[in-house]
Amino acid sequence: MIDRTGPVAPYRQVSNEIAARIGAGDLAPRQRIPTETELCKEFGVSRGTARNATAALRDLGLVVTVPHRGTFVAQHGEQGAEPAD
Amino acid sequence: MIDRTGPVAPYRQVSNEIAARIGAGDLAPRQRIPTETELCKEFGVSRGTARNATAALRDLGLVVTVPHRGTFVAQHGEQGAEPAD
DNA sequence: GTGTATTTGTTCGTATGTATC
DNA sequence: CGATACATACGAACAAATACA
Repeated sequence: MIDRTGPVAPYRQVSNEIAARIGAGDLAPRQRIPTETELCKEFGVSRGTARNATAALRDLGLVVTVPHRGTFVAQHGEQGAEPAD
Repeated sequence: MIDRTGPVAPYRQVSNEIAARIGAGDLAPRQRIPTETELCKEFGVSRGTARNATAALRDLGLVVTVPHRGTFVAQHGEQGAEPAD
């Protein structure tokens, strides 16, 4: 869960957590990160907040979102790459 | 963009601009006006301000908002009308 | 080809906290 | 204090593309 008493916005806490997993190799390149709905359940946030979190990761170039497929860990700073399969 | 130095509130500037487009026929009856998000981008305002602007247009009877569909130019002073399609 | 489930995209409704004038 | 603005958040509904049986 997230901390709603601190100064860090919920969507930031979610994106930070996912970024940490990527950094730790818990989520490998080309691997799909949790779906928006899964993030909702896992962190107890709304879908809008989950979307904000993935958008933040996208801004960082850490992930690439493929419409109707999912959001995947970028490989070495790839923004417009192809998860291909 | 809008003028933040003058006496006219930003939401008023936005609603005035949209009203002008309607008056000029740039936005025709039954046509959808820019979404709240689009107004945010176009005028550089927050969504709350965009909402205030569309609410002002609604008060004037110039537009009709359909939940989850959009906000449409009213036909000849219709407030509770149906964009139908 | 059809139907269903999954997943992201989009849009409006609403509320809260903070800041400015 | 009130009006306005902004960022963030939650909720709800529908659209569209994809995947699979």
